[in-house]
Amino acid sequence: MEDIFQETDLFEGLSTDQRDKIIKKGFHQVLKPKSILFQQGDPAERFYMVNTGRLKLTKLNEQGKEVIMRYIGAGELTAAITSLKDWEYPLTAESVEDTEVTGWDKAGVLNMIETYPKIAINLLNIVLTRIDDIQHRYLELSTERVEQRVARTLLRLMRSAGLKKTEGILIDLPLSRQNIADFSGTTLFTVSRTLSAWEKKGWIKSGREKITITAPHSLVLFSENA
Amino acid sequence: MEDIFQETDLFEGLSTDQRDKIIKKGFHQVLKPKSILFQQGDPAERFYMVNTGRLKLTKLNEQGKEVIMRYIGAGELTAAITSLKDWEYPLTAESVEDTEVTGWDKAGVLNMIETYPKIAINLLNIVLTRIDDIQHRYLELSTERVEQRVARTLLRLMRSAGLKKTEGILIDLPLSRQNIADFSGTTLFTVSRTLSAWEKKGWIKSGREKITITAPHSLVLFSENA
DNA sequence: CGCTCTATTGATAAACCTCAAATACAGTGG
DNA sequence: CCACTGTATTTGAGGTTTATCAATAGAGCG
Repeated sequence: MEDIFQETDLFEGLSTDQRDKIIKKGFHQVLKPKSILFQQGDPAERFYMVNTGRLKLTKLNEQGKEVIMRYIGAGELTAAITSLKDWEYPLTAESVEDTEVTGWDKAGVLNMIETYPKIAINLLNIVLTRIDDIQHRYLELSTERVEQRVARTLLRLMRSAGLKKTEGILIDLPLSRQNIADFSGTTLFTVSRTLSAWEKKGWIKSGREKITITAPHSLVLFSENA
Repeated sequence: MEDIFQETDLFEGLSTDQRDKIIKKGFHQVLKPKSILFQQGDPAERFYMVNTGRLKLTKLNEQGKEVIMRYIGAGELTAAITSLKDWEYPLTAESVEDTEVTGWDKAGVLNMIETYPKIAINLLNIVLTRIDDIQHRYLELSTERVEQRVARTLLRLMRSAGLKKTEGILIDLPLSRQNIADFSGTTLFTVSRTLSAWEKKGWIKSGREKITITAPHSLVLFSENA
């Protein structure tokens, strides 16, 4: 798999040694698939970085309806600044596969920043990227039709978890119709119908919790113009 | 008007003197109503703080459909960290009334942070509050019905721009049905119908570009339970 | 092989948008 | 002060999109 980071690495500008030193100080944790790392509403004690595997970040509303805010993989952070304030986690983090994370508490972050000020800048960059992303998605949710949003969701997942295969690009995580719906702001039925249509067109191939994008370009065109 | 800030003040923890000194170094600008301060896509040279008046922050999609991301008033910031990177403004800022702003460029911010490190922390807090807010709204947009979202929009505006009057709380900015629609992710027609219904129930009183909330409690109940 | 979870598909209904037409309102210039 | 003009708003009719519900089929696992 290629090393594509959509955002600044937390350790950008630091040497491998410095990086290793910081990681050694962190709190390491291994998660089986479908384990909860932390839950929306819990006091935010630590922030985490994913080493391997993948986390699903979700938010629940009062009626218990779930929305997927994002999936994060190797090198990406969650709850980065929430843990700096004495706040509650604004969302729930759950592993979707075998996952290893490193966590630091408030003192750890402050220490880290003090020793390597560049980290504060990197943090700001990461946060800015997040705001940009969520604002973009807000705009899409507000102005675009369901099928278009589903297309964008698949493309996002492809970029962050895509694995090149002979038939196309496999989205390398267990992904149900319900997951796609929660990520796109629709229902699993609509997603199912949409994917069936795309499969007939030859744009994708799909199985149980598995999707391969066979015609990315068509999907991109559709997501932008339809 | 009361001094209600939903977010940390940029100058929290600083003395009035220090605050004044920083403000004096800024770039001051006076805007007539409906002036553009900066436009989505322009290179982000400065970030701004509102002194008096109010800015509308909007984002356009490729098809030219507009979404209102937020209104900001006295003490609030926009483009805070975008200007730190050499990026483009991700949205457009337009005054909705006579407005005075102070701006600082990248060098100004860095200088500010160096002299008063507390400002970096305040910045992080502000950014965090923003992320929280936009994620909340994303959840709402994704899971709630139009009328509920309109109710939430009115309540948000009430909290940030409410002015106590004898009949109720006036939202103190020129606010068309279209504006409310752009803020709630719907159309002006649906907003109009909704407001008419609420006016019949006695929850609000409305005129041309003007809305007074006469029964805030009912609206809150509705926004949470319906 | 049977159990459970996921996915498909169809029928129906609800929510909401689009478009058209009429009306109300605020300012402007005579 | 009044008519005029340009917006803003209201309301109705009709259509589209999408959700909901129900029933069935398929996949994986012990």
